[in-house]
Formats: sequence, structure tokens, C-alpha cells
Amino acid sequence: MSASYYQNNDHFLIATDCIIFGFHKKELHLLLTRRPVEPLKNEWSLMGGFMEENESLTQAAEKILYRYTQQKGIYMEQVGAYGETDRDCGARVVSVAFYALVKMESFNTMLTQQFDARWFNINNLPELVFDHNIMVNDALSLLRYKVSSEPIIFYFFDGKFTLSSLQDLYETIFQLPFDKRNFRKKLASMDILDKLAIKETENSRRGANYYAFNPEKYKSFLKAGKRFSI
Amino acid sequence: MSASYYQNNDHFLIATDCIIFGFHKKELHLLLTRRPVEPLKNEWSLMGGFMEENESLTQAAEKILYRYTQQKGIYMEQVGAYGETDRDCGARVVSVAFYALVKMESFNTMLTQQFDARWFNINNLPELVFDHNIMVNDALSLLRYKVSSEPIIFYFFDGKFTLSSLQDLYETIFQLPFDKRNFRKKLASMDILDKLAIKETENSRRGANYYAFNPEKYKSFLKAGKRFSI
DNA sequence: GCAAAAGTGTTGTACTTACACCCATGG
DNA sequence: CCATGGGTGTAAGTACAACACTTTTGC
Repeated sequence: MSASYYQNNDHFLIATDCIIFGFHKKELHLLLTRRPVEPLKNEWSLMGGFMEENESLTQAAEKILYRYTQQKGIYMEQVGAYGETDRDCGARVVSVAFYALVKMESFNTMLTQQFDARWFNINNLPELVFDHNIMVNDALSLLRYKVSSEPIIFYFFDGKFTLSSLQDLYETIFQLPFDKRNFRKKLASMDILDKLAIKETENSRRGANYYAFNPEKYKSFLKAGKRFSI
Repeated sequence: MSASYYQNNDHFLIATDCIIFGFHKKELHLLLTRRPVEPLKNEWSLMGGFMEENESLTQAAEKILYRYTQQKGIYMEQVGAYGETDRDCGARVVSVAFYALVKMESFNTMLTQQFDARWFNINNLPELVFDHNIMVNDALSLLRYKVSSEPIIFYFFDGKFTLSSLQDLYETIFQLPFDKRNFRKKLASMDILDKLAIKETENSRRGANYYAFNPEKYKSFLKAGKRFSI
């Protein structure tokens, strides 16, 4: 009885596709790969793969992320499920999209070669297979909402950042200029960053102070009833 | 080659579960049903069902909605995909949750009997099967975001509403009191409602004016670069 | 005439925006 | 000494929050 209630129904392939964001040279980038199989072989595509019986959706996405980045503990969030009957012209596949924020500076360039992958400027994306362009747009909308209401922006950096680079990152995500003084005022008012004793000297003669996100300060900030907001 | 790329992978049951919200007597309600099959037979559950080969995720959800409400054109939005391996103790099932806003006043009460369904006050929900309580919480978070940034609140009403009932609805969704004058001022400032020539006289001797959402006015409002916000 | 919900403006406060100059340093 | 990006404060305007009384009418 119970078994037939379940098993008399159709079964489907389930894929996870990852929208991998990185920040480099004042621009937001997306990691894409050439699709290795027919149909649409060699077309640009998100990093994806099929879910297996013994793993959760999240684990399936983490598997993909690890395969293409060799990094663990990457920040990741579900975008949504895509289930049009004809979305994948090779078979009936339901795909669940996730976006991920990776530290592009510490990225292994060997991997991009190995997988025929490439970083694209978000403003200059090629046409992608299936509904992947839609997934990217949805991911970007969600990212915009999240980076302005939660302190996830710091996942783009490897522990330290300058205020100018942080501002550049927000500007490229929103495609809008921010006022430098107002931006710094807002960050200072939240008091969730540590000013480090070191400076970044690559981009200016004077040198820019490095900062780091302080999770303890952020906890106190939340306890005081405040909300992150940029 | 291509066929085996797809078909050598695991296949899964996919369900859609619907979080059906309604508004009645100043309270937000949720339509629940007693699960008709083992395991957990007779426990309270969201309205759900399996996706079939020839339908999209959205269509599968619309099918469920229609089955339990007999209404078409219901406002619906995806909440997300739930894919823990043990989330359904009867089988491996990935479920995609959708929330829906229905006009509870025009609801066919025969249907609730037929499906062993019942409306529950959102503040007094029973324990639900599987991860359905989590889905409800996620749906509520999303609903709160959406009703404050898009004019979807009006889907709770059958074309007309009083400003007091609209305020009551926002208050029950956010579980917060709103200031009556500020609330009305905000709505008036957007100029997206029509004041109807009729009054609601059930809840007061004086009678409260009915209003209706005007999509044309809303279009102009958007064109002027403004954004809905409550 | 009174109870019960509908309807209506003003003022202070907090937040957001706009804006321009000096600083430190490497070359 | 100069070119380059780093760093800083104030004033005006806007949006939000707080608040109390009059109106209508069925009973």
C-alpha cells in the first residue's frame, strides 16, 4: 500500500547547478565551463552535476563546488528549483540552482584549465545553455538582496580587505556608485569590523588600511537589536 | 554516449507542497490536511502531491492548488527545494514548496470536508509531518518580504477591501501593530488604489469605504521610478 | 445619547544625501 | 614636487515615528 503510493509515480533526474561568483579588479565575475557532452557540447554552461541517491541537494551542490574549486566551506545558498519540462533538451531534468561566493584571489588556475573553465565579467556573459542565464539573473537578484541585509560580502575576501575594495565590490554588484564618505560612515556606525595593523600598498602610494569582519562584534550588534544594512 | 550521460544517474520522486495562506477575522490562516497514507497517516500535513512526467514544477503545484481549492489563477510563488535524504520517512523524495494566497471568503467549505482539511490560525499550528513546519517558516519569511516590497497583499481579497482590514492583514503577517494614520498616509502617497463608491457596514455603524487595487495606477507608479513599500 | 469603528494632520527626530579638501607616499 | 588613491565632517533635505480627537450611525 504505502510502497505503491510512492513508487507508482514518475521518477526524475535531479541536477544541481552552481552560480560561482568571484571578485577581481573591481569587477564581479562568474565561473563558467564548456559543457563536456552532447547536446550543446562545448557551449558555455554553469557548473552542474546530477544528484545521487545517498546525498542531499546541498551535498550535491557542495560536491560540484568542491570539484571545480577544491575549496571547502564555501558560502552557498539555494536560488531555487527549475522544472520546465523542456528546460534541458537532452532529457527531463529538474535542476536546483545554488549561488556560491568564492575567494577569487586564492583560486587555483590549474583547475580552470583542467575543466575548460573561465571567469567571465558579469557584464559580459556569453549565452548559456538551457535556462542558465535565467538562473544567473535570479541568483544576482538574490545576491543583491542578501549582501545588503546580511554580512555575507566578506566571503568574497580572504580574511582581509580595504574599505575601497569593499566599496568597489558593492558598486559592481549593484552597478551603482556609492558615496565614499557615506559608505564608510555606515560601516563605522555598525562597528562590526576590526582595523588591522597592516596596509595594502599595491594600489596606492599612501597605502590603504586592511580591515576584517569580526563575528563577535557582529553578534553583539545583533543582540543590541540592530540589523546589518548597506 | 549522450543518452548514457543522462540515464546512468539516479532518478527521484519529486513532490510539490503548497503553503496555502488565507485571511479571515483579522488572522492569517493556513490550510492543512490530514495525510491520507502511511507512514504518518492522519497526521497534519501541507497539501502535496507528486510531479508527473508531462508537467513542470509550476504546473504540478497548480494541480495541487486546484485540487484543494477549485480556484484558478491563484497567486503562487516558489519557496524552495527541500532535499535532505531522510526528509520523507516513506521514501526518498525531493519536494519543492510553493506558497499561495487565496481568497478565504470565497472558499468552498465542502472541499475542506472532502479532503479532511482545516484552516489553522498561523499562531496555533499543529506539528506537521516531515519538514513541513520548516517549509511554513520559510514561506512566512518570504511572504513578509514580498508583501512589503510588492503589491501582492491584494490577492488575499476578492477585489475590494477596507483600509482597516488591509492594516489588520499586515499586522497579522508581521505580528506587529501599525500606526493607523501613518499606514493610510503611506498608501495614499503611492496612489495605486481606487476608492470605491460602496461601503462595508458589517463591522461598524459608520461604515468603512471599500478600496480596490488599480493595476494601471501601479504601472504609472512604477514608470515614475517608484517602488512599492509598506 | 452612547458605543464602536472610521477617518484625519502636525511636529520632532533620525536617517540619508550631497559635497570638497588635505594626507601620505613612491617615483 | 607631483601624481595617485586614502581618508575625513557638516549641513540640508527627506522620510519615519509618535501622537488624539472628531465623525458617523445603529441600537
